[in-house]
Amino acid sequence: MAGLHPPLASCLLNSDSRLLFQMPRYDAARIEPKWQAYWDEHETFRTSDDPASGSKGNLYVLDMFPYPSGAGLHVGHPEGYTATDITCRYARMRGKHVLHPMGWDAFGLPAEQHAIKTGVHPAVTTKNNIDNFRRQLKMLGFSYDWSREFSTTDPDYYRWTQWIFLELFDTWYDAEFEWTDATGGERRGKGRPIRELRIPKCVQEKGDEAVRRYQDKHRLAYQASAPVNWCPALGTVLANEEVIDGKSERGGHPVQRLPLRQWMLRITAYADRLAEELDECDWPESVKALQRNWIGRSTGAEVDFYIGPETTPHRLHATHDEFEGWKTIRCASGFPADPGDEVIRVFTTRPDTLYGATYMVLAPEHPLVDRLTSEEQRHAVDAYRRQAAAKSDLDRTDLAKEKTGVFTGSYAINPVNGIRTPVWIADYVLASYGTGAIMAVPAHDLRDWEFACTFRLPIVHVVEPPVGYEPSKEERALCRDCDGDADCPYTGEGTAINSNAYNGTPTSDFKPMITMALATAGLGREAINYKLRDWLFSRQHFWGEPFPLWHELDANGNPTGLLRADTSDALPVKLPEDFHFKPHGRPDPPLEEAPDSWLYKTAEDGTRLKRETNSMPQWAGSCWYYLRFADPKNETAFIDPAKEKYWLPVDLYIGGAEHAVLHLLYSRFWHKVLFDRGHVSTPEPFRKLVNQGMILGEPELTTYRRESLPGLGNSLEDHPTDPAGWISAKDVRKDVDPKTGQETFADSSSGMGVVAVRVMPDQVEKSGGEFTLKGHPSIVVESRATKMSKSRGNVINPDDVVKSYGADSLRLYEMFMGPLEATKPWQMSGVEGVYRFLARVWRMIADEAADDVKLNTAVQKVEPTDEQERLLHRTIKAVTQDIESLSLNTAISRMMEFVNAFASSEVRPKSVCEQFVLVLSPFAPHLAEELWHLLGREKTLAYEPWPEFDESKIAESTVEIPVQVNGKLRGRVRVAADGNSAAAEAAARADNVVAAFLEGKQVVKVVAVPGRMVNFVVKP
RNA sequence: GCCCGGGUGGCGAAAUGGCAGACGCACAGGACUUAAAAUCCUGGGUCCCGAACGGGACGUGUGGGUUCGAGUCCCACCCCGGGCACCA
Repeated sequence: MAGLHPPLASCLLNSDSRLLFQMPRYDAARIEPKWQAYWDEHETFRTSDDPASGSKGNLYVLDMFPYPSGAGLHVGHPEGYTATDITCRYARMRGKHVLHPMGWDAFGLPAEQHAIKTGVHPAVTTKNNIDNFRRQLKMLGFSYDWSREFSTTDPDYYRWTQWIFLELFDTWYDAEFEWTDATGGERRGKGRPIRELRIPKCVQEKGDEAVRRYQDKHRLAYQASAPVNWCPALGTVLANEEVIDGKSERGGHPVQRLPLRQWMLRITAYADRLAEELDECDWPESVKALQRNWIGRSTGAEVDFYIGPETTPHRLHATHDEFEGWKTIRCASGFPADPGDEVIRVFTTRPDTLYGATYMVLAPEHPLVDRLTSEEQRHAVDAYRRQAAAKSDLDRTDLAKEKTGVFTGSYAINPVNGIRTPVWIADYVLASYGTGAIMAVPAHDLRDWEFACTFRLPIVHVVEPPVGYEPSKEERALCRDCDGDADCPYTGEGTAINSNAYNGTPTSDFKPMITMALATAGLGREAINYKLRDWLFSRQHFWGEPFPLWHELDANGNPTGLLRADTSDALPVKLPEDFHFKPHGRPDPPLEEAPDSWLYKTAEDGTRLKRETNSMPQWAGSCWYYLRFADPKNETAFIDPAKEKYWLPVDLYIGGAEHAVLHLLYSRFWHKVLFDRGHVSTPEPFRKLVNQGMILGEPELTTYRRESLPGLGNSLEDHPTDPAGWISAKDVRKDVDPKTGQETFADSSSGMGVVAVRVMPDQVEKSGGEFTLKGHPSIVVESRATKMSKSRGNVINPDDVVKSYGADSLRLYEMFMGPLEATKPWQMSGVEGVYRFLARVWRMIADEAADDVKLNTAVQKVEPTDEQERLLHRTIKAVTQDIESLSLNTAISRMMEFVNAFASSEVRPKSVCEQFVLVLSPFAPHLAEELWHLLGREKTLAYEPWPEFDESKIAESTVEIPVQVNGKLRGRVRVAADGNSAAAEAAARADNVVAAFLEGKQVVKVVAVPGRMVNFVVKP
């Protein structure tokens, strides 16, 4: 961290007291608070609900709002915020009606954990953190409409979060429903009110309670038992994304998996739309790919393998007659939605390989396992299931190399050929995907192949690879020796063999043919599966939105399983006041200990009710905040429909790539439900999305030293010339200690431990593309920038940067570092560079030598020269185009070029200065306002019209173009800008050097692009 | 393993298929100064020839290709970063 910035340092250190108050210097500390106060006082950036007259359309530009952590703003935050701020300030000057709000995503675990540790209520911590974040954002001069600010923890806000939850609770997904949406599109599939759910007669007959339970099973919000990540050390339950490698993300404590009653949201009902409608979004392809990948749609077929009726005593397989009888029934009844208990239903993407199914595998948790287990196998199966249950998902995947499993002792019958197929259980089949059961085709699936080889199960090839096919790396790796021949699995498409009547059919034809045949026979049907699972929507936390739901209790005070929703006038359901929650050491929610007055009530009909005590996850509040900003104070609706129509969707949304999947997928899901229910008018919430890249810490040079050497300090200075202990970074093996999560280093040849040593730049030299230790060319030094983190001590605090250089410098530097989307390392010397640029701008217009702040005498009311005008218009053009494409780094370069050229003018026309100040203003608004004022303007420049460029003033009469001979640059000639290619060729031939290269050669061809270049193609 | 990004001076980077390295940092030299800071000016991809003016060869991770011409397009590979990872 650099200390005070040099000019300030010199002011303070200089004994000349006059300099302490030297106003004329570029003094960010004086200018910035002044203009921030001005904008606040005049509400300069307040967005009215109605556009000003003459408005050129509206623009909604949104930052991903922050979680106000106790650590305050990170330099990563202002990166995206500056980019959006520049966009907004520019748009306002172009006459747009701009919505640019900010708020706080303030529910969440840290404040709760802080409360457990210190006893300070999360609401207090949250308020303090928000105050600090707001102070820091205002300090950076962002043009937010602060009148729209809110926090997800405000009851006025979460009232509507609860309201939207009740909409989800009140909605079921009708996949067949055909309708015309608000945009006029024809659609199939819609989220509909639960009262429109058709109740089957058999349910209706069982009475009111049965109907309610039937409805509950179909809602988008439903209850299920799901394993939670219980962390005893934190005394809390964690979300999946808060668990990394089986440990808590915060603190690294071990996590256990326990089943608990949970709220789920049926996001899978929208999986197809979430995947398909990405096409409409102007988003980075990488983010779309990430989401599609996450949704993981695969098409295939569900197929039933017959196991026969349950019998006592247990039989190992059904008889042939039973199988034939079952087929006859199925032929008549068709394929049932519910498989029943006479079949194992499997999902496969390769129904064409049915003839190659040599065994089946059930997930250990599959409900049919018990029934299919024979007496002889009972012991082994039970042991395996116990073992599998104890393993976390991670342990399961960790053991990927070794396939494990147990035979149940029973067989199922393959519907296409009537062959008895052994049924195994194995943990490589997941209960939560597909039907939790597979048909194994070892010849054409690598996992099945490995399993079959391990347990010596038969392998039947049913797909012939195309002629000349070479097995892939993985396929080759699994090859086995088969009577002297190599036998490999094959996972690609080809031609059917060993498949009865289908022999010779290409895979791509086979799949639909057999799917159709199975469907006709009632034995299978086309099916689609997703990797995406339903969204676990409850948390066992205090600091989150309460659910607006009640559980009915029976006479003994036990829940009956029936629910009642709060009515919307009962919202918000606030957290209990004066409740000092403490961890009670159980995985169930802290609100279980809330006062009875909060927890219980009696309904008008006399039913005892108990509140739902789970709370919503942090995602809930961030799922719809972009809607509320358009109408933040509305007390009768979450948003006014007219305002929704006017502002939505968000035109530009900028935030970190860490939200590429979850936040963006969850908000799209909610938006689509609201769309189906008629509350919003577009199917997608965010039109254009940009991810700002991560800002890394300053690059560090590292070398390695044997740790066993005694007496050496951890610094190169201690033994700068001692070659004995140094290890080239190339010879160092890095591992992560599984217990501590710490990185460990070892000499890869000896295996001995080594330690990392920080090296200074002057101790390093470059040789052959690598950094090496000075004087030890064999010792390679690593240079890398790493993520900023407290533990590395390389975190840059925006407060410090602003104190030393000012907000305008911080803003400018963050934009100047490189492309917005790129990951890039912080370098404090770069801040210094942009600071110097701003100081040059100041001196270009202000008089530094004077005693008071006044205009530089070079700034005069005169007409600009042609050259000055060309410079100005070129700059306006470049900056304008760069802002529109968010190439903010090059926009700044262009302004630097302008200043480098213009500041050397003895006379600087005032009009040019004014235009330049306006161009600079979105980037460095404080300095620009100050100079604008100095140039004699009274009001803010925030709504001054953006300078227009005039193409005719940019054009030059002559241009210099390169001349090549055989593609190699041999000279440059100056030609008329509008000249033709013949003139360019003639000028090129006249050049001495070029002529020398053409001398005695035969010119085969001349390529002349007017105004660009000339190339002579010659032969000797 | 699969899916995305990305490899250009000492560093951050720039370049609609047409002068590689704009702009900035760091560095070196100079001016100003009693001195320093600040500021201003100058220089620079590498190697070679040359006292100098100047000129040549090579140069955007590696190897091929397309093209009059490739950092940019195509093929193969290597390395770095991110995401997913037994999803049938």
